[in-house]
Amino acid sequence: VSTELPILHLDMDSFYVSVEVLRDPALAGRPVVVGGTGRRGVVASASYEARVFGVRSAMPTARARRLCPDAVFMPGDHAHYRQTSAEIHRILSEVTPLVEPIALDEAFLDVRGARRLFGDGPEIAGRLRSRILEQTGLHCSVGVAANKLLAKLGSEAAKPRVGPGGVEPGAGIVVVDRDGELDFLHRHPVQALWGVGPSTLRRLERLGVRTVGDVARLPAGTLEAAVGVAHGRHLAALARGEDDRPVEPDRPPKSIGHEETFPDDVTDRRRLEVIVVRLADAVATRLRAHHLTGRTVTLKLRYGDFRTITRSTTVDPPVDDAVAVSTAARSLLAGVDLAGGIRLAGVAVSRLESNEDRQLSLDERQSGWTAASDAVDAIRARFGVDSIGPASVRVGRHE
DNA sequence: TCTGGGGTCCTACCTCTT
DNA sequence: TCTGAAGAGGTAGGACCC
Repeated sequence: VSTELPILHLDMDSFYVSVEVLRDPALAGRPVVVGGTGRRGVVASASYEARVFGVRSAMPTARARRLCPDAVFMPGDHAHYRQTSAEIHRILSEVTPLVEPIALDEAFLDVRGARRLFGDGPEIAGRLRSRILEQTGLHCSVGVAANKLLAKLGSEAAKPRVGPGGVEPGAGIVVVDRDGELDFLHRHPVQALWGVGPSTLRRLERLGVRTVGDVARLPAGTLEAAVGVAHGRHLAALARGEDDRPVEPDRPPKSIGHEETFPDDVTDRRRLEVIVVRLADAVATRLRAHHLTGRTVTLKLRYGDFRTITRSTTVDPPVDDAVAVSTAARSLLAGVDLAGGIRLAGVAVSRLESNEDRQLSLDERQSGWTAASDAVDAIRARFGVDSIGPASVRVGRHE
């Protein structure tokens, strides 16, 4: 094994489903699907037994049901997955503080400083896999490489696969050696590159580009004309195996939001207002939990035909209480046409800043909402999130 | 046969200020 | 006072990620 492979990408295998199987061992070996179980839900995680039938994550649940009617469909329990994820994070932190969580089931590690204690990248990968299995009963795949891109592709390559004969176990760990980097990278389809989604893929396909190797051979001008200068340069670098993004632990959030898709399109303005107040309350609660305030409030609406609009406004002083967030969101709502029906509504707050060291302005001290919000948080901490809420939402419940 | 919910980042365009 | 350039900040939308 050559030197300088300090980046690990660790990815739990069908995380949500595997956690459910741990809770109910009778599910083991069966097709299991975790995701939205309503009419408009999508698959969040599918067991390999379900993937044999063609079920994939992000697929509408309705389609998954047709593909695999005998699967067990579950709504999922995010609070519990978060707990398990925290446990895994603790295990990772024993090796290095340089852990960057990407999602509940995924993280990058920079083990440069841990090698004296724990060995080289591949050794640490093996150690982490067995520690996680021992302590949580869960399997994961790990990629070890010189940078994030290659480590990520490594963990992907290490995963179990669905073949013609059923589920084939994966290698568990794939080490991308410096000598074999470009060989390994260039074999991948372009979609494997960070930043190539459906739209960029279409443009690249028009140029006859199918693999990462094809991107690497493309003249810079051609690529930049097709996808834009900044994006083109970025893709070209990635296709050469160059990725200098550092592993960043503790990245502060840039926005906090809540959104909800309705079982049926909503056309009634009054009903939508009630929903927006409820979303705003949820966002404000999380802002306070993180000791954050925000300067921009954004309302997001998706029409029945999937057209999506956003409307945002700047608020001063920065806000973290339900009244202020919902007042801003409702005034944005007042300015939009609801004809055509709304299938999704969302409220988000961005341009966040910590409120711990902020001086309260005179306005805020006089408003009294700070004290009210504190009281709401205290009541919820004792009696549960549903114990108290905005009056319009609670009235709405009994309609 | 339809398309979740949590986000980040980038770009285009507009308005305001200098 | 008019006009234009340049930069900053705000807003909207799109693409992408898991």
